Amino acid sequence: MNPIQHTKGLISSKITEALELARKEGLIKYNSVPDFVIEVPREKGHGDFACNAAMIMAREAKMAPRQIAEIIIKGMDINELEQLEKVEIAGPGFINIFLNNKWLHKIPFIVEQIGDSFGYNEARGCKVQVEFVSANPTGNLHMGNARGGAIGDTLANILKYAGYEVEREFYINDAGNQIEIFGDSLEARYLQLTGHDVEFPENGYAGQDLIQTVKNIIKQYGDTLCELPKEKRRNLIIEHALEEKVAYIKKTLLDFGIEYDVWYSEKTLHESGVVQQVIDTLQEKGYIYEQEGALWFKTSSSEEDKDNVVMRANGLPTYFAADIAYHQDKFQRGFDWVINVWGADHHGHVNRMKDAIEALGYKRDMLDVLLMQLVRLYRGKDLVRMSKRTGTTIALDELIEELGKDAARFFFVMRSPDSQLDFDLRLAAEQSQDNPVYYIQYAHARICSIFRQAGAAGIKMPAVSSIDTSLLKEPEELALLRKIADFPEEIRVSAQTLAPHRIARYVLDLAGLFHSFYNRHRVINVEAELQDARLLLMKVTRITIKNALSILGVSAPEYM
RNA sequence: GUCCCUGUAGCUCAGCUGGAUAGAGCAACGGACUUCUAAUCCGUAGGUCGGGGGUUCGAAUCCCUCCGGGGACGCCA
Repeated sequence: MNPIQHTKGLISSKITEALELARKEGLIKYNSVPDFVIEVPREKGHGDFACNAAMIMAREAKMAPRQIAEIIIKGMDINELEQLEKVEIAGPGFINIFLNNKWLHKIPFIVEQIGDSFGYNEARGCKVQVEFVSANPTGNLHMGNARGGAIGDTLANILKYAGYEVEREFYINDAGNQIEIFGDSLEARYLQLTGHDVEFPENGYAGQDLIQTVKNIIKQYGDTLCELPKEKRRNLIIEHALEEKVAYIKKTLLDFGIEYDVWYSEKTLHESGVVQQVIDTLQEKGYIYEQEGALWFKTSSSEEDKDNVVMRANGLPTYFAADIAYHQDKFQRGFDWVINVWGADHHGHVNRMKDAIEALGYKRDMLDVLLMQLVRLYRGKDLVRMSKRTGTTIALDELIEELGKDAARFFFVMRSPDSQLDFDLRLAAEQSQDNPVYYIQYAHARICSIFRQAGAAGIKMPAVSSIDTSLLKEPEELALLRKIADFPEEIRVSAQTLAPHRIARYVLDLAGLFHSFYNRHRVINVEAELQDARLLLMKVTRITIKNALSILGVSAPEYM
């Protein structure tokens, strides 16, 4: 149920009908009805909806826009739209449509009836996969992972509400070069901690967390691994460490409110031979050539200016090769749409990835990559380096402990993914009182309090069907209803533009409208029928705030 | 050098699939609690939308160019 889209659709079809009627009567000439827009004007004085059809058609019809608007209005079957108040021509040729409040007064009944499901759009029968975070299991989760987590999970929720069938996936990079380095680092630490004089590899992972991991291994095996053949010892340590790291990632993300449907291992792609197979497939199709001992993938995109290696001269496939196999597998699993949330530093991989899936026979727009700008971490004015090697950065689990899940998630998703996020730890900790998330949660808690007060005073909301919502006439009440009516449309647009921050903004605005209402009007102890109507208004406001917060992964407390 | 993101109020940012008089929060100033939570509300002030061209009936939004900030350009992932 999407009231705004529904109303826009009604108006749009009335205008189209009017135009076709006018052409039949010879009042206007054109080939086809253009793609006009029904939009919500910024200015209240310009009506509830406005249409630009007349201006867009002016050139083709060779008529003044206002004259065309005149014809459209005359031809509109106004009586069929019961909510219609009046239609005006304004400015350069806008058709402004004013509705009476009947449609707004229906909103509470709709919302109350569908409750937790308010916000959902019609099912689309489209399977979409969102892959996000996919952090290397060689270290702790950093702020970039955190932002990716908040954005990816929120986006997945939005898509679900927008009518898609959604799966969340984490790609575990448990193969390749970095695992070799990981192994070298672990082994060196193990030998060092068991009293051997070995050098730590120059490019190894020096993080403290790795030392802890090795200590855990020693707890289990003591120094018995020193006696084993090198290869055996290494594999055992790696296996053990990976298991621990993945468990840590899983737990931390769960604490962050994120639960995946699938954890997908890169290693299995290599072991099952799929990586080799996909290279063979591409070779058969003529996309692969050999040069200097390596196999190269021929790029078809004009935007990609050079080809990329899939098989190194040493016979090992590259990360890119595994990624091609991985994406093929995604589509073979039946996803119609695949979304990856990547850091902006990976933007150079987008086109080659699209080239690859196209070479495999899929459409390049079946893959969308949401690039998010990176997070820079500050303590006051000082930039905190985010390096896994030094291990000095703050990890996601520490952040959650410091700020709480709610504030952290809201903060990471509040801004557009396109904008770089400067995260000042000191400020975030100091400002926790002013954090917008509390403003929203406070609105929810206040509404809950109203119902507690009403309950204590023995006030009960009557059967919803007997409530007269037309008593809600105050500007603050109408503004709230209008905003609530927007919710499903806001979700639809957020999904379409992959813009999770829109929901954060939406619920912030909604909370603001509630606070304005609350300060101006009373719910309890007003005239009985108005009290009922306002109780219902409060109920649906609470439902909408709660649903929006749940999309963001933020809790809706009843007390504060 | 090529490519991506970005530049909007003192600060942090919305708005960018073109629409009418560019918004919010913070900070500043002035107000509002004997009644449902003052973690709130109301008001005032604050702008060459980085500069310059262009397309259009109409540009913060699209195109070109220049300037500033961030990032990517590996047989690393």
